[in-house]
Amino acid sequence: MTGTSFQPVRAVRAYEAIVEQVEEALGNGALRPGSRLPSERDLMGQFAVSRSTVREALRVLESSGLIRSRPGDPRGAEVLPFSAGSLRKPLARLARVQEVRLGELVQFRMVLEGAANYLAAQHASSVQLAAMETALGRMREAIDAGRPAFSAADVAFRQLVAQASGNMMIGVCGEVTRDVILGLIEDKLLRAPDPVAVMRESLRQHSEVFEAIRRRDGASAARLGRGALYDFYASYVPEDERAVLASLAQAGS
Amino acid sequence: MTGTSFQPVRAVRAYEAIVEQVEEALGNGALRPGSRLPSERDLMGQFAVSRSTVREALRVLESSGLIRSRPGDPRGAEVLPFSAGSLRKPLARLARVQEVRLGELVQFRMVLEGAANYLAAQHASSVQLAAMETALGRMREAIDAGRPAFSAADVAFRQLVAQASGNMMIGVCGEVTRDVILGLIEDKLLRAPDPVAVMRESLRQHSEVFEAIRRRDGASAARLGRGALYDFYASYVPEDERAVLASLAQAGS
DNA sequence: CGGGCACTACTGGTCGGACCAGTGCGCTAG
DNA sequence: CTAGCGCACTGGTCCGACCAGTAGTGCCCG
Repeated sequence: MTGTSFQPVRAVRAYEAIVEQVEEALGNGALRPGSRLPSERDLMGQFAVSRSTVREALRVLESSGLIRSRPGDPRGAEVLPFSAGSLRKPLARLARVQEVRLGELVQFRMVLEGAANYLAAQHASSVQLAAMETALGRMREAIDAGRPAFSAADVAFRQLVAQASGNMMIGVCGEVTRDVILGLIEDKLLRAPDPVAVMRESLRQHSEVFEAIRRRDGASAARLGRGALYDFYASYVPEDERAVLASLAQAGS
Repeated sequence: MTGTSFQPVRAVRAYEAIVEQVEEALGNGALRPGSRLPSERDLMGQFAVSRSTVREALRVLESSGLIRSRPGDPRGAEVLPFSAGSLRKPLARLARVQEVRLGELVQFRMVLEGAANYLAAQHASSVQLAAMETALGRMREAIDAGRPAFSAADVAFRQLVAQASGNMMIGVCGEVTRDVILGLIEDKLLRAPDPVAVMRESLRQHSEVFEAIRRRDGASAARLGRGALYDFYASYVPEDERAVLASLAQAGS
């Protein structure tokens, strides 16, 4: 009979068990951001292991962005608030080795941002709409201040939209993907022709998206958002992948 | 003048420098998947540090999914192939944070799976379509074998769709989100009424999705996929969030 | 009495050496 | 030529030590 199915046992190393215990405490709220871990010498007592083992566990937790430890601080390692940065590193690594193609990332972002725009059109409150309008104004002013300033204003607008969508997952994933894409093409971006014209066009498209959101037209907001991304990134995507993105940009979906 | 802008110096710890060197070698191809790292005792010589330091670096690399070391293997730690699985842990952590509500996760998954279905309808090859049909048949057989078997067949079908979509990011994020959602409601899922009826209904909806993909009707495939998720999860979502999901399920978007 | 400063008791970072269970490879015996 | 054994070496863990640095204490001086 196949009744009792045995689980494959994995030899769990001591430091892994510590990592799991801490992650568990962190997941169920027993350990909150801002609180402190005991010192390494305390922990080696609590876990009944050597300091080397405790330290290996702490290094893993630190590399995951869960804690931070500074030498000399008698209060122990600090539990950090969650940050999207922990997603960025592995994603950037995948993209760098071309395990994930640029076209794929752009497509992913079109999906996410389209959805964010759609949801924002449905749920944005009046104060959120007002904030978006202000951000749009900031973008207009930032055109004269050069690309870095404009880019910052652009991010601010997008964050407002993501916030208004009411879905943090979409916002965070989109943000991370954006950073990775920019990292892949930043060199080419620097010698783009006529940056002012690009910024003006970008502003115009953002305005269109905003108008669609304001009149609660989710479908248009989604399509316009995807289209804007396509226009901006298409020239950096290999030609044979472009058609796929173009059809997604105009899709009713 | 603002000419020379100083970079904030971060006191880099020895093990961090090692991690960076290895990541660098891994990024520029000097270290390829399948190759081996020198033994820890060799590395402590090459980097001129103690074994503890080498080991802390290796633990970080291992927790990032870049290498794997087994005790006793004289060939040293193995360099792993890059896998999207390295996104799973941080993404799951993000989803487990308190501020992410169940409704948000379901919504996120509706967006992702809708997009996957849409893209699969556009790009699925004939062999991929055949594979989906086979998987659908497996689901039908699995109904009698109980929920675990059915669930496995269900996952297999979804993976085929994700693969056909040509976008790994969408597939991985959807998969991870699925796991997190199931983790949140698994207790309630166990005492669901009439599981056979639920499985039959699920199978019917999958068939509809498949038919839409086969006739290249992306919009329908997306909508059907979202609808199926809504039907399955709605009862577990707080009532006041349900309307939001319902409107997304039926959206033309 | 208040504020600045040295002191101290810790912290984390690194080192070196030690032991153990386990692995893979080469050598040997059949 | 092969089957099996032994050995050299692996990673996992432990111990004890030293160093530079921090934060809080309490003293001393103004």
